[in-house]
Amino acid sequence: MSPAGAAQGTPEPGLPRPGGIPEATVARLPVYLRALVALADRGVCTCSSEELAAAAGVNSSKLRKDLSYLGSYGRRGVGYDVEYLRYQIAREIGVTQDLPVVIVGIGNLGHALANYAGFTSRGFRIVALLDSDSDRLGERIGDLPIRGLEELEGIVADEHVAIGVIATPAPAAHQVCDRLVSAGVTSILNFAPTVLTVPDGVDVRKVDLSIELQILAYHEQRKASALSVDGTAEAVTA
Amino acid sequence: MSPAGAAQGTPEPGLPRPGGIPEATVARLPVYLRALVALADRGVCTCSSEELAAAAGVNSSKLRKDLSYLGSYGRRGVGYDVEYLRYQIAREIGVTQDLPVVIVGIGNLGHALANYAGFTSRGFRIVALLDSDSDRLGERIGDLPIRGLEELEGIVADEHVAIGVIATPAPAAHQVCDRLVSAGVTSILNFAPTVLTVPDGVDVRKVDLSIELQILAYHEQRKASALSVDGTAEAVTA
DNA sequence: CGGATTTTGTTCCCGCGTTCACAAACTCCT
DNA sequence: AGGAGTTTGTGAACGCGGGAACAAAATCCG
Repeated sequence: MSPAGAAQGTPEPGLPRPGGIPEATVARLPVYLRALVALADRGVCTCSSEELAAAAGVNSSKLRKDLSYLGSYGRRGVGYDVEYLRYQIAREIGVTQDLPVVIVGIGNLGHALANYAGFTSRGFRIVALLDSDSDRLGERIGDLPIRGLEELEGIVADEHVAIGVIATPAPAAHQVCDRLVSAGVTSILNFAPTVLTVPDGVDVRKVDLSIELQILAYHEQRKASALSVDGTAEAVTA
Repeated sequence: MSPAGAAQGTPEPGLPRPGGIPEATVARLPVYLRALVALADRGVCTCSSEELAAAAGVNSSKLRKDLSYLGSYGRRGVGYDVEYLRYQIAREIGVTQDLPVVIVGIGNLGHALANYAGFTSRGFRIVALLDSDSDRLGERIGDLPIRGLEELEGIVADEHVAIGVIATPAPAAHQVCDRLVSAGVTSILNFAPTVLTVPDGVDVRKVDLSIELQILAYHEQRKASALSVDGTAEAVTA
């Protein structure tokens, strides 16, 4: 069904898209998008669900079901047009035009984020780097200067910033978060090891390096003890 | 079967620990651990599941169920002993003594990771920083020198490194991954935007900054269109 | 000492996500 | 044109995780 055209006054019960895509699927769409870009760069024009699934590291059944939430963009017996599907996914995610982003906290990590090409090349535009340390004020990273935290509200309003990245130390994180939210930011990517509480309507995603390592450590310990306690291949559910 | 105790031929479904903890629970244990450390630092000796759950950002029912997989470490009517529970979780995760870690790829991100206090203070010890760029060789970050990639195998063997962190550009990631695995590393934390294929028995966790942003972008777009199309507060499932 | 109160540990139920399996649709070859 | 071979899209079964509700245990107080 063409999303732009039909008058959506009728909430068809058969419609697979009441306006939302399952969260698990949303989390995989960017992976598919990246795989498609890689295929396109290699000059591939068409691919089957099997090929794309392999490139994305998922099984083909899941891939097809995920794509089916977007619509029917494949041709049976043929596969998917790489460029076409790439555009459709980009449109669905909403990264067809660059979204403005601010980064708060330009320590080691913030510095790395500011330089990270993946941001700018994948649908985002960093509009400001903010830090409370007045010593760093004016220092440039790429072509952006580090600006003072007091400019936060003005920048968010002027540039219509909807996404904020928090890369501050933990103690400052929640205060920064509150200011971002008050200023109008409705999506936050949090690198600080803190639980952020936000109002309804604001999305927070957390990236925590030491938590990831600890999860690995747990599995590492399991592997080690399974080996040392029992020589035989104990049934270790992968 | 279990040789100790009564000949219990029946694999009791009531037994909560056949040797494994649900993956979702494992992913939350580090969060509880951090919350407990924070409580201990504030001098709190005892806490209820409600308090700890609030500090960790989960609901108390989930917390209690998670903890029940580890054993019965609480006292009904009282709560949990902060120090005791902290130790039990740390032991379960396997971070009571420091695990050796190598970081490969000392660009902006690798640099940030090398400086990140959360690694060293939370059960890990960075034993080496590796980079293929010979220009950076010998440069020191903290008290560690950057060493050449050719030392990878030797370091992994000598230091019994089980966990590797990949912070290289995408094209180099899989090659580095293969070398780490061949050298004996069985857990990998991957920051490169690449799908890594590894043998059974090796765990990979992926942290992808642009994917996180794209997930936020999707929800951002949904919020925006929900507002512009419909002025009333449409039921947006958070 | 016994009842009221607090808080844990567990059970039950529901919904989401994954996977299998298959019909429908399309191409290609004879 | 028709049949064989591909490949998508989807319906149904299944298992896992989340949340509410409850019983068991421990403390507190009269």
